[in-house]
Amino acid sequence: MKAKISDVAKIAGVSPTTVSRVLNNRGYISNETRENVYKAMKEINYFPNDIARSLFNKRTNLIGMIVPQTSNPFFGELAFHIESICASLNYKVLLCNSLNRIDKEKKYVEMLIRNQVDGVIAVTYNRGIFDSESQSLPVVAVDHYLSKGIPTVSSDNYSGGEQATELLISKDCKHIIHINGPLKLETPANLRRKAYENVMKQYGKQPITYEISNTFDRNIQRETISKVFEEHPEVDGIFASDDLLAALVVAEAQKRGKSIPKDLKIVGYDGTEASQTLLPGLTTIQQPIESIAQTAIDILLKEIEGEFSNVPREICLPIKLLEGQTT
Amino acid sequence: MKAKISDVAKIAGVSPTTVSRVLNNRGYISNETRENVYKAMKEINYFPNDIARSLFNKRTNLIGMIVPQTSNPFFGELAFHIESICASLNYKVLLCNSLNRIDKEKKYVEMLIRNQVDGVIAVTYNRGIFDSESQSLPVVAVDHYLSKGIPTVSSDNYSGGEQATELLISKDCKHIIHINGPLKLETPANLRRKAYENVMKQYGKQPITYEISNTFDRNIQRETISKVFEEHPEVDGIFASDDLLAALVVAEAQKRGKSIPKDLKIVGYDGTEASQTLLPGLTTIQQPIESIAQTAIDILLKEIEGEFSNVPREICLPIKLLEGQTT
DNA sequence: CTGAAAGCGCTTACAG
DNA sequence: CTGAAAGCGCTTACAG
Repeated sequence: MKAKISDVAKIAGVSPTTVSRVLNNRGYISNETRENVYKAMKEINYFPNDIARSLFNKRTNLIGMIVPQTSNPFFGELAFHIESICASLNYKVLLCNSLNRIDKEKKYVEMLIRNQVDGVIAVTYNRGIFDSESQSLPVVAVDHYLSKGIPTVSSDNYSGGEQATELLISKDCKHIIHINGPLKLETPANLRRKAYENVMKQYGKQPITYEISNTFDRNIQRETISKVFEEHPEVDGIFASDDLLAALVVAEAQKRGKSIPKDLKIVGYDGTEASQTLLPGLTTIQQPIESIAQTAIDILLKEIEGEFSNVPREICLPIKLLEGQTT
Repeated sequence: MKAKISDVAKIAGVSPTTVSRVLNNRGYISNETRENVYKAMKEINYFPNDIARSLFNKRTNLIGMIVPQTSNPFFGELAFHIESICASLNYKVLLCNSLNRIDKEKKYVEMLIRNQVDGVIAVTYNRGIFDSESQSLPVVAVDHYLSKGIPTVSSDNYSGGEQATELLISKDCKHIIHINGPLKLETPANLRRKAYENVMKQYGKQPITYEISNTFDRNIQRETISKVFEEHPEVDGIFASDDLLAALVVAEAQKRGKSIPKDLKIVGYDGTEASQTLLPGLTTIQQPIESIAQTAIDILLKEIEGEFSNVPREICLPIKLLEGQTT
């Protein structure tokens, strides 16, 4: 039913080989033949079967993209840029929403391997999802260090943490608290925390970090934030490790009758389009999401082309402080 | 280098046929053989090549998903649900960000056809991107009517528009203006507008709709909103056709010293997780995004299974008014 | 219960 | 400049 190369060949009065050569612009072909073939393809609405091509070429031009969830504006924006850039380079993207769950991630990796993806871009905390069976699979980690063999692209989280904390200090906050996600590993969010703690110490202040174990349950996040205010009524500055968290802090502060920025100053992290549109007043550290996407793809393509030696192990892109009305 | 079925066969001391049968649980196989085969697969880390399988089966378990852009929280959330549900049903999702551009959409459709996707879920205004060559391709449209042959899933945009407008009227707004995206076609956003206009007339009021031609350029949107205030200083109620637009209205109103909700009441549309977190005070019409995703997939799978007759042509899911502090 | 053969739609040496 | 043959990794009748 679907037209195939042999159908085209029959109509054009040539062999499948010739049709294939026209398709791939390979070898010498008389103009007449070429035109006949094109005409035949038009006539029966022929489109090459990329599955069959991939099987032969051992190249799918498919990239797997593992993110926690695209409904989070940061990942949604990252996914948008990654896919757009890939499309412009003739790569296709298989989307995988892992919710940061290691079981899902492992299944996704296996799925991607079975589908012969040329490479994977992964945003995950979890180590060990790329192991023995995926040794030869080109991988780039975004925002998280995974293992020695896997290049990492992230923004300058340490500097971001520094700038956020220093801003609060320069605005005369006396009691600055940091709220962060799960702090298990040497993730970038952890660098933000380290920077916060170092700067605080540098200024002779006691760092206080609250950890939110579950990134996906808003209620748990709200409870933790509420606890911050209960346990530290003196708090007058909060550095939240992402904008959504910062928004929850804003909401809780308002509920408690705190005036922002007078009583409480808040700095977020990420600076996505969505958060800058929906909460434009938020002071935040903006990540260069498009550059992260571009860089991750550049590196992945190098890996795919086998240029291991030229692949940098770690790339750190500059962030930008966006001052709004919450500081 | 990658293990293939014949490698497994050699190690297990059986034929490729037998390995395939073990893999697919097809036909009778002695337990001993089965275990030998499994052992061999483990030993050389064998994973079936789904590309080769697809070629034979003429079934890829691939779904194409065309959305304007996942950085927009509505589409990011929709993409998340669609992909998650697909994954649970053993379908994979090729992500396509079209920016609503018909040229990109046509290219994506061709790409999806070449990649032999089993079906497509599309969110697009543009008619005619599925034409002759894609006749037999199962498609579901989300949020936009595309053509007679293509089932459409959307939420009850008319009711949403009604409820939004009626709320503003019930809160005593005298001069209610509607701001909408491009109004070219019978898109759902257009139903929101129609509902607004009908309700206004019903109450003996003059409907005024501003159209924003470009959905992606925040500055154009800001300019239009600014014009609304310039041209209608009396405005005391605004129904914006999505939450991001509503957020821009909030910002502009604040800039102009209008107090919300006292001087101006605002209702948005979508009610995504992101907008409800970042701008929790916004009154909005919430779309049942997960149900939309689930329903679209249900219908698509029916189409794929060839159950054309059982496929409803149009499904309309209930929306929900979320009252916040902007009304 | 198991295997040899043919074929899914394509491409690339090889030969002419 | 063009075609017949073999093969990418798999699966399924068919035969035993």
